[in-house]
Amino acid sequence: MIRTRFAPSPTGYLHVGGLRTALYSYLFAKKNKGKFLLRIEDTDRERYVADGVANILKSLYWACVVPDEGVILDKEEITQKGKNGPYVQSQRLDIYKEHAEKLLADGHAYYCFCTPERLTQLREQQTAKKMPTGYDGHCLSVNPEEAKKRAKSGERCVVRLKMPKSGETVFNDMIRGEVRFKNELVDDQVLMKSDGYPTYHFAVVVDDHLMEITHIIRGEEWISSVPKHLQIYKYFGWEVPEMAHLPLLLNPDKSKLSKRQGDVAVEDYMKKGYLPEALVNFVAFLGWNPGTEKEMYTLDELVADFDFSKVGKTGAVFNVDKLNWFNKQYLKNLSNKDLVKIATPWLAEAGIDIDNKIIEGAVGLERERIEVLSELPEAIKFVFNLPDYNAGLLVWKKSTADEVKNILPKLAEFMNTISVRDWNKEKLEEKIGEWVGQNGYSTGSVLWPMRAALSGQEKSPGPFEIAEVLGKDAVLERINLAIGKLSN
RNA sequence: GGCCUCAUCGUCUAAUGGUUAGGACAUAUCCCUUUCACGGAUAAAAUACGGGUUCGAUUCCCGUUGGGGCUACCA
Repeated sequence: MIRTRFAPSPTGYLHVGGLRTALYSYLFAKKNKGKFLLRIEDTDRERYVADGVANILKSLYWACVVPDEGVILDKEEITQKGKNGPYVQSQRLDIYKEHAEKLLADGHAYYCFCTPERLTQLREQQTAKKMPTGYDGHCLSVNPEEAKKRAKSGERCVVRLKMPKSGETVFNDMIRGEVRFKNELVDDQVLMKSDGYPTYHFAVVVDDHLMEITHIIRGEEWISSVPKHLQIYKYFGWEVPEMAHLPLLLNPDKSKLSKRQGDVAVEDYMKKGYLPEALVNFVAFLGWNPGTEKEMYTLDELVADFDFSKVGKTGAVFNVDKLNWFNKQYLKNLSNKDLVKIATPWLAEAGIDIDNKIIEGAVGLERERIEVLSELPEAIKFVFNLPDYNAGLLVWKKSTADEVKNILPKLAEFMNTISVRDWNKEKLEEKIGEWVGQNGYSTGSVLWPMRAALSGQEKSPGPFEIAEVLGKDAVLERINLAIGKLSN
């Protein structure tokens, strides 16, 4: 049974790159009828953010990358326990300690009493000499029994991995193929910090093994620490999971996607009014594609078609234009009712009454004109409050003020004869079209002022659509207002 | 600096020895049209460079260049 996991560190928010990693892990597990688990890697107490976990979970739920049953999550609480849970590293300290002691007893790890100052100095010296940096094995010479005593007595120390100084570590990455490292260049990694917490490198191995993870899917930034991890697996005699290191997401200038150059947090996109389906679809295609020309994908369709053999090796620029396009596609497919529902937070915040009887019609007018939901309130404002405008707006570029003055009152008169029963955009278009023809007017000379009078804007939806949404009374009122403006 | 890694239009990518190198986003033009948006059409736009291997290289090998990652008691 395939088991994958997503293991975020609660340092504040879910990065879009993290979303993609979680998504691929989820897709792969789902596709193979396996399990997708979540683990919280909160071993860095200095960077710990109080509601970091809740934030990340919120983003994951929003994106619908929901965990399977048997996972540690229940709503936004970490309550359930999976195999060898809980999957929160700060709650597993005894487990790491126990495993570190085993390594120590077997001579595969050693206590290190070096001060941070000494380590910094060492690194500086190595850098100055243009030597590879790394621990010099200074504490390797301390007698293990004595070291144990010193550690027990409370002397400040860490536990280091005893890395072989010869040979090679070779492994097969699902995306990159064979990768090999010379052992001599691999550092004696700190396994247990002096505060009693494990480092990432130690915890990840212990936990992945205990959680029976079969496939490790994570970002490329981890690939160079794989040899350390493999050595730990070897010392414990554990089976090594398959690994897939995903290419990074990049800024437009090809550097690693950073906050400096745009939004990187999933919640940023949430707040701007991107639909989760759009973000997921877009992010899934950053580094993967089905090999066909289909590019609109639901989560279920992604599950069906996802395959690591089609995941690329190159970093992908996070291209917001393309994301906007995806968002528009999904926006277009929403019913007016659903659009009101999901846009409610933005509408309410802008003071728009979502219970207004024409709200659905109003959002329908702008649905194909906006890219993100946060643009919606501004876009539909004219429906509820006619903006102030100059009479000049009513004159079509190919027409004249006199012509408008002549036509508009007649149009109002004619529209007044149209019954409320026929007040829909199709009938209005038909009837007004006939009227325009009969009177020998040009279409633009009638429709432009009509639209301008109804919207008060240079750019807007078409006049018949607006008229339908507004209703007969409001339409006549707005046209009469325009006539008033012209006579001044 | 060392180690690892990557390289097709501006961007996301398809094509794993034989294609006029395909699609999408973005851009431009045109059509539709009262404006905007939608929709439709068209255009411009790529195999980083240099060597091999081969009848033939985007594709395989080597090198160069360039990018990225790692090089913490952070993940």
